[in-house]
Amino acid sequence: MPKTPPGQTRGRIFRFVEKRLLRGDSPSLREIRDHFGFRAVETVRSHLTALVEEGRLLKRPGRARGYLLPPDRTSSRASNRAADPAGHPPISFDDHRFTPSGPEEEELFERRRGFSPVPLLGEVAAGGFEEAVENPDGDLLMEIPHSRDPSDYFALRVRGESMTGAGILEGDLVIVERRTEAVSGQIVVALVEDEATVKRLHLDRNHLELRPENPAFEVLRPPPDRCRILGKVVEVRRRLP
Amino acid sequence: MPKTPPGQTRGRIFRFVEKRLLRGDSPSLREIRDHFGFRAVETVRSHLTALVEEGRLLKRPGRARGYLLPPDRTSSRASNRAADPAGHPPISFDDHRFTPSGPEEEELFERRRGFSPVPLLGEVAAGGFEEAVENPDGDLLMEIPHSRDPSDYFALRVRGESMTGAGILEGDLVIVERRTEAVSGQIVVALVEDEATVKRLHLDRNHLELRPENPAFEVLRPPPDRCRILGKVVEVRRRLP
DNA sequence: TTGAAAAACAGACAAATGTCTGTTATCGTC
DNA sequence: GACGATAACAGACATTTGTCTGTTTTTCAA
Repeated sequence: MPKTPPGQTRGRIFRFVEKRLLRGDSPSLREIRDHFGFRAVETVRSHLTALVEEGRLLKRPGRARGYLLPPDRTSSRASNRAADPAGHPPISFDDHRFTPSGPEEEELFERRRGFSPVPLLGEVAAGGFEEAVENPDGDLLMEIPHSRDPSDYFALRVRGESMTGAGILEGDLVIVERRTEAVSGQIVVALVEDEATVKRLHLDRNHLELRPENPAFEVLRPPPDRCRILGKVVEVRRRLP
Repeated sequence: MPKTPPGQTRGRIFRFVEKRLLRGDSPSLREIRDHFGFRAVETVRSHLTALVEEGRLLKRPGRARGYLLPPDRTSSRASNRAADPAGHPPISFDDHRFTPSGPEEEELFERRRGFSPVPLLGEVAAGGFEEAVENPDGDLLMEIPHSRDPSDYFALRVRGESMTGAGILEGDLVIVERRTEAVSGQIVVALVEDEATVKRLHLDRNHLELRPENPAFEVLRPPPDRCRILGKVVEVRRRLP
């Protein structure tokens, strides 16, 4: 294997590992070695070690297939282009071997690049989905902020046309962040008389309005004790046939 | 550890493994054992083996952390609820040990539940993004059909308001399936005079129209040699602040 | 030219992880 | 109560995988 310019092979290895990690398939050193045709595992290991030092990867010590993507990638590759080690505070796990793999390590791991499954709890429809439906309709994968817990989120399928003006159509999936209160102007999921709806929240003086974004529908002004905010909509997804 | 009703522990193990796999973090047998407080690894292994036989999991033999989710879950849990083994054609890898881990196995693996990274190539804007931009703005994770290759897809950020009527707003991300031709009525990304746009395609007789979904914009009728279809829009995503 | 730095190699070794074989306990059913 | 079936346990063992130490090669700069 000829020696390549400094950093070139490392970049290729990074992209390979990144791709595999995004697929949820952490490669072993020997798999990487074989992919690139190296003859020594150590070649791979030294590159990966360097990538960890540069902050481009994280590693869980003492663990097979333990590399992972760091947080704060912000869905933007920009911070990666700056190959400046100083720009990457060395996020890394303990380098000791025999690290006690206690809750601390787990917590650090939780803060890796955060794609998490979000349960699809059904339609925005008949109430009572608060009952612990374990996982009725599968999961979506969404990138959640590192400050939040995956269980803060759930997804619903939208029924009806009341929010078409906001680009939310019948059949769309909305991902909801659980909140009991919300700010005026946000699109929220609210439980009104045991019926869940997606509307834009407006708080005027002391009473609340749930405004559809479609002139064919009417503004709801439920009495506060008949209305509960379930959360705010943070993402909309639509698959086209 | 007391004995639990038949299938109960197995279901809990499945959900735990499923959750971890969706996070891209395949658990080892001992991690599962510790999570449930078992004292024997074998307890876990027998449950996992049973889950593979039921078709609820796949396994890549001779591989650490080698369990994965089967394809054809269709984002719906329905097929899992039917705990009928007959309903699950036993999708599984070779059960022999020492299976030659050749390209065949890799291909099978590719057909697992398919979350794949999709590159975000920039805005629907100035042309020339066909130049091999390696990965300018990060990746999305999307579930792709098992019949397709991940590289068939890319994502763009939408600029402008010409498709608001179809629920595609400024700033939305569209995921595009590469196609050089498309069917009338589909929403497509087209390159017109070196400018990429999202429009609904209409094929009348022999000439094509790119119709905006907003009365404030005009229908485009580019001469065929000045217009190239880049692909069809298969998914729309919007993050709300 | 010489020396430092990085790339790549080689092989022994250690830890993590999966596999196997056999045993004990509990539940339901006849 | 005996039996079969499944859950759970126990521990030896084999494979996979990561770690280490030392060497060779190449590039680049003084």
